[in-house]
Amino acid sequence: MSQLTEQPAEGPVPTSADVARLAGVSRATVSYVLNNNTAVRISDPTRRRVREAATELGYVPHAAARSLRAGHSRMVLLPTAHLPSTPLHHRFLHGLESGLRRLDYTVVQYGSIGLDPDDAARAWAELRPVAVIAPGSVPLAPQGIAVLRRSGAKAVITLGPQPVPGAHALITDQREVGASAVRHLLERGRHRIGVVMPAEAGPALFAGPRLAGARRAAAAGRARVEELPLHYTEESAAALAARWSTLGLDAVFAYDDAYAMLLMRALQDAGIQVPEDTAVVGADDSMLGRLLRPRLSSVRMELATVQPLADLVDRLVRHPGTEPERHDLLRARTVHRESS
Amino acid sequence: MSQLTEQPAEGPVPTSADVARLAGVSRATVSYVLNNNTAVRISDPTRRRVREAATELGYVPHAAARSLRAGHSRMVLLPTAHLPSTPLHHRFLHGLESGLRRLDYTVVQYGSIGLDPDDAARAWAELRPVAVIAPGSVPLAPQGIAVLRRSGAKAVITLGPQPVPGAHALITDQREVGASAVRHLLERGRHRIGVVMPAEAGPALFAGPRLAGARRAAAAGRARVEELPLHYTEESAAALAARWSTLGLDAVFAYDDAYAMLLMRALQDAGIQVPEDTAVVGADDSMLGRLLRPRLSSVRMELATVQPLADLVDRLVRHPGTEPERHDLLRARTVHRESS
DNA sequence: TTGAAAGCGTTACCAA
DNA sequence: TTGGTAACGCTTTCAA
Repeated sequence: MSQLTEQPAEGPVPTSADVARLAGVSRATVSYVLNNNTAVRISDPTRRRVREAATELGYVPHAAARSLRAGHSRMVLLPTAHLPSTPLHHRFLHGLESGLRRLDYTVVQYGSIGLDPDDAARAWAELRPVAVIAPGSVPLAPQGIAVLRRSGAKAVITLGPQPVPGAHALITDQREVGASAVRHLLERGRHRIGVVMPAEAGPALFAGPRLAGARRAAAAGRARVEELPLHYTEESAAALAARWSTLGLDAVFAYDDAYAMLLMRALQDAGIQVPEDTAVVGADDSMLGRLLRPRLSSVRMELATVQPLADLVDRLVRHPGTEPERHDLLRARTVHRESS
Repeated sequence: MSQLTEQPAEGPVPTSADVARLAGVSRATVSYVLNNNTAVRISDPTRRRVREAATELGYVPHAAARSLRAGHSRMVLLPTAHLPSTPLHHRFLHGLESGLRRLDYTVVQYGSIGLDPDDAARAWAELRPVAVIAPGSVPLAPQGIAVLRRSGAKAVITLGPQPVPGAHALITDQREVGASAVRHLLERGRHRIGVVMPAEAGPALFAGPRLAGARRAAAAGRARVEELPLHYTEESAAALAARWSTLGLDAVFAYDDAYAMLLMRALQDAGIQVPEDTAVVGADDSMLGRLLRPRLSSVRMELATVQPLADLVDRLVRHPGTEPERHDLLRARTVHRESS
């Protein structure tokens, strides 16, 4: 048929038994050598023979067999929801991942969008991860946590604005973002503050807490806060801008820089002066904001450094059964530019 | 110590033997029932007893044991480089993933940034994936392909602008992006065309091919193309804008919308009129471009629909040893707005 | 210093 | 219709 011969022959996958045969030793010896087992002394010539045999055959150990025998894996599972995310988020994930790799964990992302929460937890559990770090964008109920723990996960950790009962929590408290923006606006003398609420599903997760933080800061400063639902479309922005004067607002916190740009453009097109008539504050402190005119004031966020976090995960894995811990990751401060 | 008792007891993980014991049947029967094995008839009462026992124990099958026994897994490994990517890219990945899930594959992403190419391939091979789909941002050499094939991967597929010898290739031919932009500019009567070359490592992968496509289209239209290295900073953009008049260009293709915005802003700040003095074209057709003034002309890209792609992967897995195939995924056309 | 053998959780073959 | 058993690849204990 289409069984054309290729360079890497369609042969059977080499096992440690093949290596042993070629090196003229037992499988045990192969295991000792390749795992640098110090508890047992192997002669240097033997070591060399084993190594050479392994290389010659292109032997790669079988992770499944290994963890089956060991009774546990070193896989850390990171369910993902594939939301386009910010550079900050990317740096964080990458840092966490390489931190864990340094501790000899295998980090694996498992796309879980559109799965029923229970199915998802079961699917993760089948892989018998030693730890699961679930972002808030992925549904994880106490039910799912129980399944994971029963299947041997030593640590179940959530990552997001909300903790989940029974799991450890790395908290990115988005309320601080909204609060920082509103405090900034209060300092600039604004008291009637709109807060853009993205209608899209992805941002919705963060939008609620940001609004709550904005409300809290506003209450402390005798300011008024008004929710402003907005789709990420020009039409929606234009519609909002058209009724802007009826809202009686002198400032707006626009969820993030992208929504801020969308709204600011619509406001300007509708003849509303920024910042004179209305101050605008975004969030993410992206390059985008610096390129707008007026330059966009924006909430800058910083996440905790990651090596300590990887160490934390490691500690939780080694001491399962500790009370759920909470760790606050997010710091926010507003960078003042021209739009406010 | 810190061994506080928790709700999900620290007990042993339930196995199919436990389910069998509780249901009063053999392990084989459990396997038949839970896998809906049709080759074997099991009485309904037995089925029910087994199912109930499994639920009661919270039994989840052990994927490693299963694939060890089966001699193969259904894992598709997707090495990732964690570049912040476009919504288009996200939609594509998510679609491919759910398409493969529908075909009963387990899709897993493996962050591989900063790994030596050979180490990376070995690490992937340890998981014994049935297929590997490696984006161009992840280094994969013929050496690595051989390791993967030897370890049982039925299909090794690259995804990006360049094919790799020995692997199947899903090609996103970025040359077409540059060519489309330049053809558009030629139609608008421009003949001295700058092409922005991002100095950052991430975009560099796409920048070369886009430039090559631009050159090809320019040659066909007797136009001149000039490379313009640019860092993604305001300073770099300002520096480029400052020497703009000495370049004698009447148009620029700016790699993507973000770089286009950066450059367009710098040009405007330097008093250069867009599009009168210089036409600007971006790429990605993002919301960003529609919000700029003048509105940004941009190359819109479309990727092939994904279910056929998932089917393709499935076919390659079922017919290993077929000649490396190439499939072209990318379509590009330029959307004309005000900046050109 | 090395080897033989058991066992991890599954599934598939063959008997009963 | 159901059960016993062997085997997948690996590590580790015990014996030589």
